[in-house]
Amino acid sequence: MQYKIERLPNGFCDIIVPVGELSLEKTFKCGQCFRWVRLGDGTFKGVLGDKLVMIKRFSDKSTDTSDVFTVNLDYNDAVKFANYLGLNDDYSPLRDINLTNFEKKAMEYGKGIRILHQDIWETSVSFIISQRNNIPKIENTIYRLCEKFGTKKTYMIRGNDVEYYTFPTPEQIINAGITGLNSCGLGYRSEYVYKFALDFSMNKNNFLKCLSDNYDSKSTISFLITHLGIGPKVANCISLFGYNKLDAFPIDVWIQRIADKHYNGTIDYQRYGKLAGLMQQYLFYYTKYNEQES
DNA sequence: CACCAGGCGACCC
DNA sequence: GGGTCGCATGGT
Repeated sequence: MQYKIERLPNGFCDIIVPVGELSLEKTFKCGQCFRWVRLGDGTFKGVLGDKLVMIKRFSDKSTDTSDVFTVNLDYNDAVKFANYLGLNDDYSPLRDINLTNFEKKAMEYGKGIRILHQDIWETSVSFIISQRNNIPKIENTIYRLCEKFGTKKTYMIRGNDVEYYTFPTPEQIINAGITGLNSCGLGYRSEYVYKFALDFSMNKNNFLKCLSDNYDSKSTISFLITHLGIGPKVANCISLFGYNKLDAFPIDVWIQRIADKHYNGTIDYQRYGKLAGLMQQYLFYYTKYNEQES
């Protein structure tokens, strides 16, 4: 996608994107991430690494051809953040595929969703926790996890210190122990997360190497699935939202409902090619948030 | 108050 | 290989 990053006098940056290609609301609230919060004025606040990130679309800067987002990052970090937002990924091949009316409607409804390039450790833990939970519960559980075992930081806004918490490292999870994880409401997933932290910290290179394009979604999923608490669905989510394997296709209860209603029980997602995971998000978002179609 | 949630592991045949 | 069943917890 064509986009631009421009420095502002105050040290922050504008990210300028073709109109409609980036929706903060859809991207951050479609269930792929759990820590972005929408503030009253439309700003989205998140924590990436040890930084507090705030981004907002400014309608007075935007035109009929481009949307302008201001982010509280310097140029180098804004470049990385644009990649986090998936702005370097080309979604146009999905439009070349022969889609059904239902698929076209879902794609139109979800326009502006970007598949994020999230941290693999945070994504793995988040989706281990996600199983058999609803999204508000996942968000609350992860918030408690960060508050109790992450690192407290402060960020100054207009003279006031705002507190925030980093996502706990594997070491911080190990120190928390099963008891500490239980106190955050993880339930039976505490053991999964604890053992995953041990394995991740000891074999970090095995996880990192899956980020390479030499490792496709299939080999990444088959590696992830060997870990306790990671089954096919969670492995597909981690691959899609953390490892940037855009052809991964998580099948959860919502997707299965769509399959039963519109596809005679199974979705032939190979048909969507290398962007199957993006189509999955369109289908998920459309049926979950558009009550007309649920 | 039941019901259920971006499923998985253990166990069965 | 495929089909059940229990599971901690809290949001709705």
